[in-house]
Amino acid sequence: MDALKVQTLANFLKAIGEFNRLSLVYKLCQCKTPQNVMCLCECCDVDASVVSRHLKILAQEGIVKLDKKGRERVYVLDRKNVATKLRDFANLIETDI
Amino acid sequence: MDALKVQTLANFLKAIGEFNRLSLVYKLCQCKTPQNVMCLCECCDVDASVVSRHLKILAQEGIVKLDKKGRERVYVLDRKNVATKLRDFANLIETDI
DNA sequence: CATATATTTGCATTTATGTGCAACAATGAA
DNA sequence: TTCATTGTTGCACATAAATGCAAATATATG
Repeated sequence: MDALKVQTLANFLKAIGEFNRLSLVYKLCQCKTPQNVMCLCECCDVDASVVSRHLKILAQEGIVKLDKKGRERVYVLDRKNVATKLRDFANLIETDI
Repeated sequence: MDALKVQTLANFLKAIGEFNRLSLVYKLCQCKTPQNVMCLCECCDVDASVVSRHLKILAQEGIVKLDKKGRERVYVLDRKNVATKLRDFANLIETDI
């Protein structure tokens, strides 16, 4: 396993492994429609600018996807991508020897 | 999802989501026998004391298990636990709505 | 007991990260 | 155009985390 792949996976896990970002993920997990930042602010007791930054990190790691919608930006959880990455890693953990 | 569970999962993911710790996990993943700290040092370009601390964090999160063996401490990856936690989270991500 | 080996802990330092506030940018509505 | 709404960015700050080195602990061996 080369260093770049390790770093890439570490970045992905680190992105979800923070309290407020994981709270955002859980929040989005319960939404069937895209949510804007204002709405997502409800699940974190921090400034809107902080939520904005957390969402940016989640987007960079492919955990959420965003769409422009007027003056809003709406976010959805990229369920497939997240679940796949987690399962691939789980499989590696159990099969590699 | 209550805050304690979110924090607990975040701690778990954060523990694996660091480059050197993930390197240790990969290293242990390729080992069929328990490994001591000296051996595990080979995969990280850091001081042995740093590896020791990383292993402590991994142990606290149930990612590795350790056994005393003379003056050594030998570590094994808790494959089942790690894989299960990752899969449970993956399932939640895809099913929750 | 004295010495060597394996590992952890204390301390100091650096680096990374999360945070709030204010200012800015972008878009929609009056 | 003017104002309101939504979201991001710059800056400063506080806290957390990673790191190396030296000292301490524990255990084995001569």
